[in-house]
Amino acid sequence: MPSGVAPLSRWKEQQRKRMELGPLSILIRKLLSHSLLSTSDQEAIAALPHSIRHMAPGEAILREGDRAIVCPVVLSGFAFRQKMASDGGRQIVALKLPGDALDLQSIYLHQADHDIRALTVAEFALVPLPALERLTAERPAVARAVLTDILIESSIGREWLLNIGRRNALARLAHLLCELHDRMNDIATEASAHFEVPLTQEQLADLLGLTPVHVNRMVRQLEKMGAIGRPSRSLTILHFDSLAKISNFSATYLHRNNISGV
Amino acid sequence: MPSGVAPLSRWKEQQRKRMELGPLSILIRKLLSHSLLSTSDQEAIAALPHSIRHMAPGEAILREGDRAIVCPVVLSGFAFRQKMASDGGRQIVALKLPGDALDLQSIYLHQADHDIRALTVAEFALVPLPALERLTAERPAVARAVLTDILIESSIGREWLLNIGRRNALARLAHLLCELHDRMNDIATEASAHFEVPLTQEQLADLLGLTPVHVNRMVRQLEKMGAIGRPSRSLTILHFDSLAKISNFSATYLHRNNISGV
DNA sequence: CGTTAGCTTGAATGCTTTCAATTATTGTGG
DNA sequence: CCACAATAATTGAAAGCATTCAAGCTAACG
Repeated sequence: MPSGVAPLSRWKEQQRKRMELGPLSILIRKLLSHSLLSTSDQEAIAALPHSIRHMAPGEAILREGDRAIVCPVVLSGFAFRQKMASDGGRQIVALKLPGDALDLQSIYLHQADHDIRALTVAEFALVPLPALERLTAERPAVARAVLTDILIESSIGREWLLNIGRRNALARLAHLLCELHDRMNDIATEASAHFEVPLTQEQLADLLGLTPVHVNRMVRQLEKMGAIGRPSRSLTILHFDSLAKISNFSATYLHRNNISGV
Repeated sequence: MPSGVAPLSRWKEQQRKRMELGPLSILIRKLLSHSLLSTSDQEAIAALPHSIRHMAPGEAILREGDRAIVCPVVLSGFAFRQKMASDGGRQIVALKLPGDALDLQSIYLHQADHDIRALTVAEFALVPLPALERLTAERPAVARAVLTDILIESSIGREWLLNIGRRNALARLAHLLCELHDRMNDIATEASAHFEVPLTQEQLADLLGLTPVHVNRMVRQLEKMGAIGRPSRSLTILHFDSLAKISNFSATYLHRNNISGV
């Protein structure tokens, strides 16, 4: 597995820019990972009005049935979308990492069909939707980048359908960890040999369509194989290749490096 | 269950318009079900250049890895998106009915991450992507309608994740049939007491993350309960309410009548 | 230092799959 | 128009993966 981490010099450069551009720089960075944006476009995004909000694990930023008036952008921590079954069963239908925008769905759809919640302690930038609408209306490249982002989330959703529908529990878990590895790698601010996954086994279960008990057994199994480590209560990805082999992981659905062919 | 079918007079009016506007009128009708479009916008859509293509069941209109140069619109018959697991297992990740556009993903993502195929004998209008891009660039309302369409497909995908991840086989099947009932109802050209579902049990299995054998057992069960009928080899939805009760179906995720609040 | 949330484990149950074989329907060619 | 081939549906029995239930354990937090 290639590390994909930028050389130190490039990283310093990025850091400098991030400082200049403020909190939303992380969103810009994410958009740049799959779309082209001029300096002026980037500055316009950075200049979007926004407020900062801190949230505790499990806290809802948007509830099913609500109509959003802001677009939340994850600055730090993880967030997720969830849907509830009538019997109380929960399904997590998307996972959002720092830099991810929780889309502008609400501009177009009047009722949220799911909850959005903080997974860990998390920090969000809340961008008023009208400001975002104006920006995308004025700047086609930004509109394109945002749409690309939405389409990539859809693509990930399709892969999750395949994962839950067709893979057994061990491969399912391994596949999710591979995806997280790559997505965390993309936003890592420093080179790191392995990544910590801040999900409880119950959350993993709700994500994978399994029970916590069975997730535990699969986690143990991956641990025995040396693919993952478990410092205290946490879970770290140690050996991507093993996980990729178990789940036949292929990252094409993440559409990274989408820029090349524009 | 409300029939949702338009009164005859309104239907005749629609028929007339459809005649005037040509093959793409069905797409316009679909977009109008969730978005507002001026007469001029509608005419512009109808005037999109396109060619007609007929396809046999199972035939691919786009393959994983391909880059599309046209946006296919379903005119008649059903189509679907599928992904393959490495072990040969297939997962159908979306179902497309007449009037559905198979999105403009390819404008923004360079590589298709899944196959698009005809489910039944089907007819497509192929709209060149550049023409579509031009239209959405010039007409914000059209762009909005198309984006809304994409977001609704995403919403359906999330519901499918919940369906496959958290419901048992019987509820899963019942839920799918409810969704199909509503979606077919929306595009029905004439009032009809029940709808025919043109899916084989194998296709249902690939859709629901089950095996054909088990789908058969669930189908049998729904039949015994009187919820569905099976004229010859086909499957018809007889009693929506039973199916809705079994699966606790709620149609909000389909975002019909989205217009009201724009 | 106790409380609590999260993790772990075993045993029994059960839903779904797998395997294997048969029947029904559709379509095709003679 | 009938026979045959091919596709789809059906059924039973056995096996297996995952769930459920129940209890005990461990790390983190106040």
